[in-house]
Amino acid sequence: MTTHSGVPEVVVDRLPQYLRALAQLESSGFDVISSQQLGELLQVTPAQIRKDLSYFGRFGKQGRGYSISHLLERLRNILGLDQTWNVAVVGVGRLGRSIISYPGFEPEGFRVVCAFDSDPAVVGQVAGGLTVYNFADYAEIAEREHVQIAIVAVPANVAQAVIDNLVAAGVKSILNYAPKSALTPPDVRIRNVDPVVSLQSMTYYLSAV
Amino acid sequence: MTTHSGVPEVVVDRLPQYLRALAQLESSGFDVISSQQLGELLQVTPAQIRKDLSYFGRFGKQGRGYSISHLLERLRNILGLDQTWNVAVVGVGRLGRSIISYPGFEPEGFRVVCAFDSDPAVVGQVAGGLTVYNFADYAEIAEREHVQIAIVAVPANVAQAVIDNLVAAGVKSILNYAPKSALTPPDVRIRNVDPVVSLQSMTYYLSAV
DNA sequence: TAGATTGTTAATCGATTAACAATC
DNA sequence: TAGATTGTTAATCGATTAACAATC
Repeated sequence: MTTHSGVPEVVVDRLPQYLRALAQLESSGFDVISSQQLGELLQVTPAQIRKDLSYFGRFGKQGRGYSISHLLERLRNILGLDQTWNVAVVGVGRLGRSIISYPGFEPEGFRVVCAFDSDPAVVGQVAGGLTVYNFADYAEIAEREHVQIAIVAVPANVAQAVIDNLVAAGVKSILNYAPKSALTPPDVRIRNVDPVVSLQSMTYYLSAV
Repeated sequence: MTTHSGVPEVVVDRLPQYLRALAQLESSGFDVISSQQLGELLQVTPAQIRKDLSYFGRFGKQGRGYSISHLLERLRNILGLDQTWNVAVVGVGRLGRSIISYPGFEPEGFRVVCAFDSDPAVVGQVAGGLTVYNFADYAEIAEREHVQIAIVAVPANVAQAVIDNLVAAGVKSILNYAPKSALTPPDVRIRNVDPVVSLQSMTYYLSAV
């Protein structure tokens, strides 16, 4: 599948891997890296790295390789990671609370700014420093808080309904922790985080031996 | 990439999606489904579903479709999900504790049977009903407890070392929550669960508009 | 300059889809 | 039987890789 801008989705999905490896190399004190070396580190072919990067520009120098700091800056810019993104968490049960308190988002520029639930017993509570709002008020509050991304952490049986409401409220990016693949219109991007599904395909290889 | 048995990995990875949709259909009272109908539900082509299933056998009836309960049983068998899998959690920090207490594993046949940490202050504690063992004793205890899958929830800077130790201990399937893509030998299967990486590619589409 | 490595084109590879004979 | 849908082959599509001229 190809995006509006002609870059295959599979290429965009690899950029964060490059970013992470480069960030680690930079913090280890390296200045320059070749596609050959980066490929060894990430277990991909050097040709793939050069081809992927070529969709976005020419970032290297022949005979030398890529300046790590320069490439990092360009990749962050391409991915839109040179800004902060405001995130809403929908569903403040056990999982939702873990997500709100997860310390890995903030350093990468993702700030959880509000939380929602539909349970009257939960609405109004404080979780991870955030007051829980009524999901019925999502559209209004999300606009006020400049929310750009929604994280869904509700039970499977209500996931599709919640996601339909988010779509109706204009959300374009959803990270879905509910164990359910939900349908969305083509202009809404949804990614599923589901450890059980990951385990369920690994067992194939454990069994088949 | 193709597995030992000639089934493309991408096909195996889709089976859990079929499984989940079929389980939901069954619990809604449906008996039979065609590849056309299942394709609409999952947003994939009917041809892909029929092709995928044909790697493993002939499960349908012409003119009629697939018996949901029969196909469910066969898919569970193919994926090795007609048995219970014992899981060890390595790293009992905030994230590790959430994983140990996550209620979504047990109903799907994944049982967390032991937990490990390297911090002397944590070893010996009880987390989610499990006593935390010293990671130095992993090989011995994992064998005793018949562990087949390891879940890694340690900080990024020690992830590779921990995974190297797991590989040395004979682990063949790893679910990695550490924000780090680790290298493993070809016979060791590793899946990464990383919400930040998922967010980092979605922002590309949010920015590019 | 000589050596190294990029960026890009063309070749290869593999996955997806269309089509249809087989058959329930 | 007529209609529907599978299982499978062949065609298409797209992604990966190899190769190499350009050039730092």
